[in-house]
Amino acid sequence: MEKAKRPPRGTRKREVPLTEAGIYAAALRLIDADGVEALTMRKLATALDANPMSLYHHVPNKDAVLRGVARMVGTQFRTVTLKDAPWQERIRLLATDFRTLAHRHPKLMAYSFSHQADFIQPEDPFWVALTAILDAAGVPHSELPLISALVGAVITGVLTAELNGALHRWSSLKPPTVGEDGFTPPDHDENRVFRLALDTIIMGLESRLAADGDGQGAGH
Amino acid sequence: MEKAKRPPRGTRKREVPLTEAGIYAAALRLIDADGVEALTMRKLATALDANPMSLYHHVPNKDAVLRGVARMVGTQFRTVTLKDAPWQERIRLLATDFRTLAHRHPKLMAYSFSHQADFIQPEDPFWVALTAILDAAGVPHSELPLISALVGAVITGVLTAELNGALHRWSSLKPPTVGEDGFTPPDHDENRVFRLALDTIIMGLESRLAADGDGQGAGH
DNA sequence: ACCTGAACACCGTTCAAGT
DNA sequence: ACCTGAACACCGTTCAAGT
Repeated sequence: MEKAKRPPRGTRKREVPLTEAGIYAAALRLIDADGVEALTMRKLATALDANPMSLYHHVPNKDAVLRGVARMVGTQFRTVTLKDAPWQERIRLLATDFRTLAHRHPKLMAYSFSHQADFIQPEDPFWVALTAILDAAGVPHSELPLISALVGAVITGVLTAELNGALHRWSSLKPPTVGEDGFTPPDHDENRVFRLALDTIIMGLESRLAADGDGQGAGH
Repeated sequence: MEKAKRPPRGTRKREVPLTEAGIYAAALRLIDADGVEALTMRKLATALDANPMSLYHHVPNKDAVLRGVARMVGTQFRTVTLKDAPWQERIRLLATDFRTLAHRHPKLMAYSFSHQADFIQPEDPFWVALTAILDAAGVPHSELPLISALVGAVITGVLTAELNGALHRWSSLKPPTVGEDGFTPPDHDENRVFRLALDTIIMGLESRLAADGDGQGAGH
């Protein structure tokens, strides 16, 4: 039987010309649908109704596509700025906004957190907001990069564990014979653990900031 | 020119017979050397001086090899148990022991943290020790899984950021014009950030435990 | 300038056949 | 029971050729 396929490229004009941004956008759609590992230069070309080799005129190779998609998403992140709210609340909002983005593109974000060390750039809204909040919280300038790195690593780390399912597996382990009517409500575990991690790191920072004025600070 | 290669399989007897454990061990060596993405069933067979297809008699497919290697390393982890030290010190020791393991097999661990949600199993020494310590610290039984998940996610998350270089990039950003003689000693950044994250999460847990006796605890 | 077909050097895995 | 060669259906990418 004849396969029903679109006419070979060239007989039908492509709606949009091939561009770098268009390639990234199409790649993101494929990644959202099927995961990073399923992305193929050939499938990507098909999705764009192009010849696989045409992509190489706009993009050097597959790795550049993945980095480009990650950069695109990392740059697009936006968060509202509550200039005069307490820093605890501002950092909570930043983290949940970032988590919302992660839930919108879970496959890409899980990949980026572990494979793209430069996924979050210093000029990105996320990083700018994070350092501004910690600065306003009273973190000494000399420790700002260190503390920002710490908070950033915790947020992306917990998100990674949530996105790949480890957080759910761990938090639902061994519901250890509670009281008498062992009724452990499922609750929305992931939400709880994320909030819990956030609250705990915030409390830790509060303790650290309360013990201020000592010479070396975070040093040891 | 003739390529100098070993005689074709069969003319020379293989030193060790092919076994599942042997396959995992060889795969780990290749991963340590060249990374997970460079591991190939064909290269693995060559390293074992076997025909590529022979592997499939001991292992169902490549994914099973990766899971097997991860399980092997996860199970082999050992830590000393300081039964009567304060929980803060015990958790610090556990984390640094785990970090040592991560440094021994960085490529595999970075991969496992993000791709193998079941890398750390409930029976694994790491998880057993972690829950035991938090239990001894006074975490209520009802919250033990949640808190353990949180601490586990933070530790693996910060390690991931360290292994892929994000931690280093972030913590060495914008050394913000300190004092007058802007002498920011390089220090060993990674060590500092890891210790800092650990200390901060510990302080957060201390705060949480100090505010005990309230009805719902972490849930709020 | 942009596109393309053919080709190269790889993959993981199936399968029928060997011992 | 264990191994193997040939083959299949893919990959990413190069390159010479087309418009």
